[in-house]
Amino acid sequence: MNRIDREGRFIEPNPIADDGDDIHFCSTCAFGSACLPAGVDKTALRELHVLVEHIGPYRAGAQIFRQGERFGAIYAVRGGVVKTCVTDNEGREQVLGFHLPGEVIGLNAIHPERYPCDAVALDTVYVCRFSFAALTTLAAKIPDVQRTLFRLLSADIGKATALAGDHTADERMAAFLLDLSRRYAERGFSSHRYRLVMPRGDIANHLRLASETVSRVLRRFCDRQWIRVDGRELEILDSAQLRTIGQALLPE
Amino acid sequence: MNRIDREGRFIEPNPIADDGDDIHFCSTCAFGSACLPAGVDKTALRELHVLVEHIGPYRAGAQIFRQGERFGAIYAVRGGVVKTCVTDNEGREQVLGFHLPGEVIGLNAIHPERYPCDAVALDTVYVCRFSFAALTTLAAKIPDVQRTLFRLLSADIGKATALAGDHTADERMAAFLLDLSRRYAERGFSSHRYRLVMPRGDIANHLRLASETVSRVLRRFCDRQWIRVDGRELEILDSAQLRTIGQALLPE
DNA sequence: TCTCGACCCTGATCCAGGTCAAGCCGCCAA
DNA sequence: TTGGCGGCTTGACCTGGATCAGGGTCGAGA
Repeated sequence: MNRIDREGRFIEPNPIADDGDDIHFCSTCAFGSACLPAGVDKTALRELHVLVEHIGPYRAGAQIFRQGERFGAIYAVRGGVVKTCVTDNEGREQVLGFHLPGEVIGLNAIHPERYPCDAVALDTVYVCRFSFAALTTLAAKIPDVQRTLFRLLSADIGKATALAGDHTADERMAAFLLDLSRRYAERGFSSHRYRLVMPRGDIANHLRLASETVSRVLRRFCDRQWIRVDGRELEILDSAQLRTIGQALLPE
Repeated sequence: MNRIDREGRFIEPNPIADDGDDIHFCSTCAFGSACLPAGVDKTALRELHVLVEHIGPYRAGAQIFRQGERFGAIYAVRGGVVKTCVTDNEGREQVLGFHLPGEVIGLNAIHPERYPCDAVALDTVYVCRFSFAALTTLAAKIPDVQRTLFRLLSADIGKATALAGDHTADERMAAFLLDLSRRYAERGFSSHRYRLVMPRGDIANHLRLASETVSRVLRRFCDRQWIRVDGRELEILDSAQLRTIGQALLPE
């Protein structure tokens, strides 16, 4: 499954948590604790598994949902990386985030009752679709499901506010790299070596920078031996240094 | 109740929706539809009213909750204006938002299970305290309560992402003024004339600007006859112009 | 093999907004 | 009445990062 790049280094396989084994996948998913047998009564659990639809593959560039579409479901990324972005009425795009396997997207659509953003596959993507109506019904019956939903929603507020702050390019970049590192680690992937699946321009947009600045900051981090970059492959050499720079942006 | 300022103009009373009449206040509150009799069964409704604690007054500068405190409840602002802000580990403060009567704060504390920010009274403040544990129990019984909570949470994600975008000082300021205008209007106050209860420094911080820049932008808007400013009193003269500037930041 | 286009990097220049400094106003307390 | 203080404004200057311009690399397709 692993392949070797032109310099003879091992490349991790695409981050697809789905190895065909539902239980294993679900253990890495944000709904894990709610979906998996955890003292929950069996029939309710079956209902949850029934309301999940597995969808995919989406090819790079394909849209999982579109801005303005009527809200009906939230999605858990099963494999691949998804980018969410809004286009304002002047046509300017803003990248809201990148979503790794196990993470949930579409929660910001509950209130407006329409998806306020596009969700675009950055590579080959698989998702689980949860009908939101069915999910709320279930949430009323299974406290764990309700609790999980509240927590996911609340966590998204925190994520959104972190980037709203006033920080230098270096701080934002350091925080971004560490955040990806942590999230990959949480899902069972390497924390110090991963692939930046998205183009530089998307990173730049997301961090409110120009893509030129992203290049320069990465260069600077390389020169200081904090990271190693080869195209989109990234290796973190000195996470402590990154942390001293980026900690203002990171959760405690 | 109204008073007259030193130039002989009428000043609106402080925005306190609480006129001593629960039903009237609740009709302007974000929990309104859930709290008020709306075909909900009577005993459940009574439970909701029982779990609400009325707290206040807080004097300007007093804290409703503190960053790091264990999460236990969410709060609806009943009267006055509340500012929420985080202090990062370098001691830099970031103002997350200003909260008017009828708005709910503390939702970002559900996931970390600690308040991630301070909530500070900017003037004389009254709040309703909702024990979150009790509220979730009730949410499982009354679909409307659950729905309201999901919507409030989801809306907060949207609010947080709006400010995370890359915009000029003029755009952010225009959007900020219009947003306050809309929110005051929603709660039954004047939409074209209100008081900026917070100091310029807090506005600046919230919009990721220097307070000098806030002064200059307001000056510019005055020169163009879009607004009138007298100290903290604000009047919107040309909301259409503000909208053409600020619309990129505003919900459709 | 060549070409094309998407993506990335780097250097030169520019500018929005930050920083610094000074002064004003209103308020309170002595 | 004076003085001190916190908040606001204005002007002069500086800078981080945007913008502009040019060139390099790689992969896909002819």
